Amino acid sequence: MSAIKERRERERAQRHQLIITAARELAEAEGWEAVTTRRLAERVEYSQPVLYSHFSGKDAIVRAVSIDGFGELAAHLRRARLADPGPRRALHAVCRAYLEFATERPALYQAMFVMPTDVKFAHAETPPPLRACFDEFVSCFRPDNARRELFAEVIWSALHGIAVLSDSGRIPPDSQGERLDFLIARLADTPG
Amino acid sequence: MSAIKERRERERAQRHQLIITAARELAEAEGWEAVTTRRLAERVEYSQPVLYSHFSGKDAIVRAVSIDGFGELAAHLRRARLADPGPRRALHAVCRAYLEFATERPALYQAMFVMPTDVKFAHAETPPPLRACFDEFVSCFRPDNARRELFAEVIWSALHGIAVLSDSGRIPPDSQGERLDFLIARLADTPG
DNA sequence: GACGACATTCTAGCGACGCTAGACATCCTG
DNA sequence: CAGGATGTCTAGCGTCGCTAGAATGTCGTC
Repeated sequence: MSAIKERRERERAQRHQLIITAARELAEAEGWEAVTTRRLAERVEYSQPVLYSHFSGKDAIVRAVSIDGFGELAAHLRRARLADPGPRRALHAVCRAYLEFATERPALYQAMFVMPTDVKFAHAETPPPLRACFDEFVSCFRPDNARRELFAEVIWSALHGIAVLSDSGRIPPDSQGERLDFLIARLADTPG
Repeated sequence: MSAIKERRERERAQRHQLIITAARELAEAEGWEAVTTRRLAERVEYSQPVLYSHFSGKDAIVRAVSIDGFGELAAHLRRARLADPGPRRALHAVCRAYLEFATERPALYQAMFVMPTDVKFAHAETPPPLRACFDEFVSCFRPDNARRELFAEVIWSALHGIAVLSDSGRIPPDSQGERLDFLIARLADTPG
């Protein structure tokens, strides 16, 4: 009786995640404009209305994908930071990892940082993985740096600008390394 | 005979511009998602197919709006740069003017720098107004600075990141001034 | 095992989108 | 004034996100 319900709920949760990963794979393979509710439904082998029993609409699916992405990005940044100790080197590593993430998963990155969203950033209801991403940048600055949050915001913004302008072909994708080196050299908090 | 043709062409050019400004006004009033070919046609008081006799499609209309925008932005930046002489102050003024433009005309800014485009940036076929925008940043650095183009790219990217993240609510819109000050302090080429 | 009650899933369709074919009107030319 | 080019419009195609209501399947109770 209750075991059956449990199985049902388990299956439902699996299907929930299936939809999210299918959306993400489709987006990464053909871009978000190819992610239509029809194609997505076909891909998960259910009809369209099933999607709406899991998510309030297409936006909610994108949002779910993006939150998955925040978790992965946070882990990716953290790994980079811990692998390269020392404040200056850590910052460089984290920034490089960030751009790497953006260029290797452009569709996921778009869902997270470009597409319209109502996810709250820098707010009490901010999803923890998102906060964790930001904190990786903050942690690259000295704890006694009173403006490290501001520094992190600016660094993050600059990286985002670089990522998004090169992804849309507005700045040439080569010399990405040069741009990053210059940015770090100027923005790290350990002068010299 | 030819006078008639001239009048026709004149009227046609007027209507061409009318479409562009109508699209822009509609976008600035209600966002680009409200700019549909039907609403745009209604607004210019012609039927939909007329739009397609002027532009190859909706993308081309957005592109035309964005090119108008590049001209305005170039003039805006130039004015700021010339009003505030001295390399360091000029850079500050240009950057402030850039962010001002982005926040005051968010829809226009989106057409220029966010929406998918096939306008060539940093290329032989780059529209002159666009090149002029970029040159305003370059001109803020000393001519003997061999890497001033790189500097300009990075500064522009950083500003773009700030503009777009604050427009989409991903960083709080206040303390925009602080962020800018910090950025300039670190990225200007006259150290100290 | 048969049967209502309930939940789940699907078929079919709504209104709006970008875009276009073909009918219609209008104007210049001979 | 006729005929052809030019310009404009009506109507419609295929697709989109989304949903109402039918159909299907599953469950606890007799």
